[in-house]
Amino acid sequence: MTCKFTNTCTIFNKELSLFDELTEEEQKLIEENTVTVTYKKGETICKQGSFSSNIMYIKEGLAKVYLENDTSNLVLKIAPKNSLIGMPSIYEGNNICVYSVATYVESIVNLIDIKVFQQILQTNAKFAFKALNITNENIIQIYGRFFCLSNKQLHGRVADILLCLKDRVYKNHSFDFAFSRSELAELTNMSTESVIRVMKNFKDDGLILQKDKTIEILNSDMLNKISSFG
Amino acid sequence: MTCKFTNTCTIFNKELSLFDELTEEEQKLIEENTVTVTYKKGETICKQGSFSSNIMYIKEGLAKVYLENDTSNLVLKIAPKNSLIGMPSIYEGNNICVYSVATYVESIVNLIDIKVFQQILQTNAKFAFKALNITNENIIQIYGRFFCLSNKQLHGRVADILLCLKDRVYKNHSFDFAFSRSELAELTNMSTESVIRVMKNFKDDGLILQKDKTIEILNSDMLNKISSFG
DNA sequence: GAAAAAAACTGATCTAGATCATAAAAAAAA
DNA sequence: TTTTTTTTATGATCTAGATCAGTTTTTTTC
Repeated sequence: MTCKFTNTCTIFNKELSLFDELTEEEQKLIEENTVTVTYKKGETICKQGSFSSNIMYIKEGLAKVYLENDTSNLVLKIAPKNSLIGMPSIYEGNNICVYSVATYVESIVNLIDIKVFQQILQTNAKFAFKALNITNENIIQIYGRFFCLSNKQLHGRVADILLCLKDRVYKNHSFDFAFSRSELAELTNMSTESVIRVMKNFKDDGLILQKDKTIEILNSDMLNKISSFG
Repeated sequence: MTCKFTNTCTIFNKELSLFDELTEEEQKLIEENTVTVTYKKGETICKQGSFSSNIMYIKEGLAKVYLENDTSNLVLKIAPKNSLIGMPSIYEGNNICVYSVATYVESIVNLIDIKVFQQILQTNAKFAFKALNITNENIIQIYGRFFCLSNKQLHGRVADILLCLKDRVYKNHSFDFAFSRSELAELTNMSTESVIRVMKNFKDDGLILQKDKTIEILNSDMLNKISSFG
């Protein structure tokens, strides 16, 4: 099957111009109610079900946004630097985190007080409109990921994520791979063994090259074909 | 597996108070730029990839919101009356429908000019905030559906949709069933044959009763268990 | 450095659910 | 009413991918 518009990758590379809409006063208010925290690799920034007190802005690093239950996780998206996370928690009557967020690598995160953020949303229409725009783009990305994860087969899903990392996260055909095979499995919603097998296939077919923790994408065209074929 | 907060059903029964935030003037502007259209069963209200010119409000009836490609559809949500559809198309630089919408039954739909809608979003902060709230609730519902469709097994998924129809669409333990087995299959992301088998099981086990097109839910408790067990 | 633990790998087996094929029942058309 | 088409039903087969079990390699710890 072909996924014309869609991809398991949910990263949309656009400058985050949301905060440009703020007045000087509002900007100051936000600044006064923001703290910057450095998280180590694997740390939880936000736990599903806990009180949601911040909007999170990934200044540096890489994180995953995911749903959990007793037995398994579903990664909704990976969040590279410049991502804004936590907006979906903002709706009437809600004050808890709707998902968990954890870092893949050491990350610097701005934590913005959610009350202040909400207050500005309610008074600055341009800001609220931009926020709605961002949320809408986000929803579409999730739709695409949903579609692909429920339609594509294993090889397509792994090809997808490799291209995503190359094109949108690291923006280089060779990159320092932050994911273990089991993290990759979680990300593609497949078993670790299957990830290993598919990656092995890709290596044997000369599509990728792995040296220690560095992965090089040798044949994007073929990966693209595999991704879009399913 | 248990889906504590989540469900394949994406209907959130809350009064749509979005338009209460409008000034009289704005309300008039919306009214002047709204047309009401009646769609027959199975008609397409909005086609993925076409120009998105309206926000759709389901006044009466039942519709599905779905992604399509050459081979298969993914139903994102079912939209009963009082649903507002089409917001995700609103983001910078976009003017096409991100999904398709089609009716399950004859439906009356208000088509609101998207330009006017956007214009008000950009000037009325309360309105934009409410719209963001609605979008956020919607995104969470989709997350839940995503999680459940990728985790629950067949019986759980069918139990889910039956409870959803009972509790949130028809609000009655007995209702006139608008779905064929193959529509149900599309809705639960499974094959028609599997739906038939599962429905047969439920009938044989006395959980439901089907007489012509009317379905009666006889044992909600058990269906709930099946739904949450997976 | 050696020992322990974690991650990567590989083959064998298993299974949920799709697909296929064919029949029966129901609905629509003539 | 009869014929045609659509929907429902049911058993047989097939398969993608998970699970299991074991080995090798890499990383971490001591």
